[in-house]
Amino acid sequence: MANQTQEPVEARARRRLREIRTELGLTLQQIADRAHIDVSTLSRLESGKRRLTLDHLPGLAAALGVTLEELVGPSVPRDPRVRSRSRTCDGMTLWPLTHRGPSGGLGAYRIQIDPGRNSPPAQLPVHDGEDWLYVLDGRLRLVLGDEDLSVEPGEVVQFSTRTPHWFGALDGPVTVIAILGAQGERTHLHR
Amino acid sequence: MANQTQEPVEARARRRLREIRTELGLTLQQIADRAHIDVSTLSRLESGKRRLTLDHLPGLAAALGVTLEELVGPSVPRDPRVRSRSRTCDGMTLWPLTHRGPSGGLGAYRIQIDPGRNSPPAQLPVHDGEDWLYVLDGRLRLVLGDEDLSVEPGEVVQFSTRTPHWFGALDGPVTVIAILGAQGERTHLHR
DNA sequence: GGTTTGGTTTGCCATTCTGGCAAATGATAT
DNA sequence: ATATCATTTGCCAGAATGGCAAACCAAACC
Repeated sequence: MANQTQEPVEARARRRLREIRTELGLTLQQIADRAHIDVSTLSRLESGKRRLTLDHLPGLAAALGVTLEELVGPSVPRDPRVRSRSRTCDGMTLWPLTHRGPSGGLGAYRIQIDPGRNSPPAQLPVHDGEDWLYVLDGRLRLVLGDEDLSVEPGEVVQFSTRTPHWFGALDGPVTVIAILGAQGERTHLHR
Repeated sequence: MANQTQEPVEARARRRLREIRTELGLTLQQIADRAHIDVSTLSRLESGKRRLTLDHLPGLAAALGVTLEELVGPSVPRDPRVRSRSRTCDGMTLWPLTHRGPSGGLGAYRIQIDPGRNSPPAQLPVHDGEDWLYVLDGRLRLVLGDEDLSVEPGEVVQFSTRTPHWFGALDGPVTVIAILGAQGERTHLHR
C-alpha cells in the first residue's frame, strides 16, 4: 500500500470535509451541487465508503470556501476554544474574540450569519462608532445608507455606524470577523 | 465528473512527480522502492494511466524529498483585491485591510508569516498601544514578556504592546488577522 | 552492425471500485 | 402522528486496480 508509516491523508481530508461543512451549516446537497457531484457520492466520500480523489478537491474546496491546503494540509483543525462561548441573535451566532478589556466599548467577534438573515428591516439602526468587517467565507450583503453591496471572501469593509447600516447573508451562510465599535445600547432606528 | 471548471489537480501532480524525479536524476525503481509501490504502478501514475490518489502522496513526496504541497500545488488564491497592495518585511507579508481612515493610528492586516520567522530577536520591541491577533491558519508563536505561547487556528490573543513582545511562526506558515494599535515609529528595544 | 544494460512501458486478468438513481432510514419541526 | 428535510444504503453494469513478467526503448560498448 502506498501509505504505511505516514499519516492517512485521505482520511484526514474526509474528516475536514465534514467538519468544515457542518461548521458552516451546509448540507450535503448544497455542497454536492456546488461541487458538481452526486449527494450520495459526497456522503460516501465523507463517510469513507468511496475513495476521495485529487480531482474531487478543487470543487469541494471551492464549495466550502476554503483553500485546497485546508483540506490536505497538515495544519490543525479549527477553534474548539472559541466555540463554547457563543451567543445567537437575529440570525447570527457571535463568538466573542476579545475579553472585554480596558479598551472600552470595542468588541471583536467571529460571526456566523445564517442564510436566512438576508433582508434588512424597514428601519436601519444608527449609532455612534465605527464597524469593521472581514469576510472569511460566503458573501456578505451590506446595506449602507442607499447602497446595497456584496462583499466577497477576503474583502474588508469599514464604515461609520452613524450611517444607517445593516449586514446579512447574500446567498448562503457567511462567516466574518468583525470589530464592532461602540456596542452601546443607545441604538436608534432611522427612517 | 468532479472537476470540470477547475484545474486538473491530479494531472498537475503527475507532471510534477515526473519533473521532480527526473530533475533529481532518479529512476522509477528508486522512487517506487522508497514509496513502497510497484514500478509499473509508478510508471502508470506518472503517465496518467492509473489514478493518483491522496494516499499515494505522502510516500511519493517523502521519496522525492518535497512537501506534499509541492505536489498538489498552490491552490487558487483568494482575495485578488487585497493581494496587490501587500508589502513584505521581516519574514512577513502584510495585506492592509483598512484604508488609513479617520480612526487614527490603528491598522488591520492580514499577515502571512514565513516559516523562517520562528525565533525572536535578542531584544523585543516595546511601544504604546494594544495588539490583537486572530489566527486563521498555522500555529503562531507568541513571545510576551517571559511567556512563550503557541496560538492555534481560531484562537485569539490580545495584549498591551507595552509588554516586550514578538510573534512568528511555530512550525510552518501562519496566517493571521491582526489589529495593530499605535503603529507609531516610537518603537524601543528592551532587554 | 549486434549485443548488453538499465530504464520504462504494457499485457494480462481476478478482484475491487465507481457513479448515479431510487428507495430506506434518521432527525426535526409541526 | 405526520410532513419535511438530511443522510445513508442497495443496486449493478462498466471502469479501475495491482503486481508480475514480458516487451520495448535508448544509449553505451564490443
